[in-house]
Amino acid sequence: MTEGLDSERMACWRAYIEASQRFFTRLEDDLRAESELSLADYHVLVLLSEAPGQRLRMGELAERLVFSPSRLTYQISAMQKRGLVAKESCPQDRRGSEAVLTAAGLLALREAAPHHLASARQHLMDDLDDAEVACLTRVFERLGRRLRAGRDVASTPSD
Amino acid sequence: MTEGLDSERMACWRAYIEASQRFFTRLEDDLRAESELSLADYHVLVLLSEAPGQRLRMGELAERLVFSPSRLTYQISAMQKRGLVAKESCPQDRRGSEAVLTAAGLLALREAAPHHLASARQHLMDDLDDAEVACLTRVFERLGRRLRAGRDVASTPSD
DNA sequence: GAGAGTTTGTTGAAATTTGAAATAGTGGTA
DNA sequence: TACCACTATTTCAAATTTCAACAAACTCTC
Repeated sequence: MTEGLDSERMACWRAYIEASQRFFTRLEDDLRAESELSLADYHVLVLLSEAPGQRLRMGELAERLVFSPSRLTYQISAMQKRGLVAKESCPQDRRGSEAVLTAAGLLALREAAPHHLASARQHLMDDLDDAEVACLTRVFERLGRRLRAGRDVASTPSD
Repeated sequence: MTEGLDSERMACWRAYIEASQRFFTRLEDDLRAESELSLADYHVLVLLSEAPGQRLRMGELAERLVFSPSRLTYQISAMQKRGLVAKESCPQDRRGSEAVLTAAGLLALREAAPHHLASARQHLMDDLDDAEVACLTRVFERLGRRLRAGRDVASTPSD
């Protein structure tokens, strides 16, 4: 049952949705202005740079980026054309392939990162006090955990 | 100069980005499963339903949705084909046109809203305690204000 | 009231994203 | 081995989004 949200939660909800929308748009614009990378490119590079061997299976990468498989195929092949990543087929499982960070990709990431982080700080992070940081971390880690887990928890007839 | 973020803020930042990405994807999937609407359709309907005369200028609507003008043109013409909105040219300013909510659009919104809000509650809002609601509201209203204002505040050579 | 410069919104081509099928490989099981 | 049911990824067409012109209408100045 449970109609809508109470008015405080409704205001919260709307502020979150709208500001986040604006924020992601702004981050993308800032990043493109300072580098040749889109936000998607950047995220791919970050994930690869942190992965062991600087490589990740396509499926794993798609899952972490919250990309559909076909979107990732396209994304990676575009980055491959620009020399930012390479693609190798996986020896253990020959169905699979992995994206591998190239030297040029790592360089591009290193050049873009300071600008991107500055943008993150300027618009949001520098304004947060410690309590707010703690609160956001708690809320969004909980949300992320829940969503990663509940692959299909849409129709839980739990009452 | 100010290098990256301190490690707590970095964790916060990543949790926010990733969880929000997952969350918006999930909201979209949920909404599509329960209705014939995309999240974009839904937001258009909400904004129109709250506007005086249930109508808005294209530019105003695009600004609030954080859509590019051409994206909105496409979006509205698609909704128009489905009968959810109508388009009229603006009498005061004949360059302009306004999107108007139709009866069918209002009905679609009323049918979809409970499902959508339930989804918002289930994944996020019901988990928040009052302090968290207050914190998120404060943070995201501040962020939204700042971004709405700073149309161009990218290159402030403020040091 | 003509022209210069703006603002509004649309268009068309190119780029990206989705979603359904196709492809290829794995792991049992018989 | 041959078969079957999965799984991982790609491919292809259709839908969507961007980007760079464009047209139309407004504003201001003279």
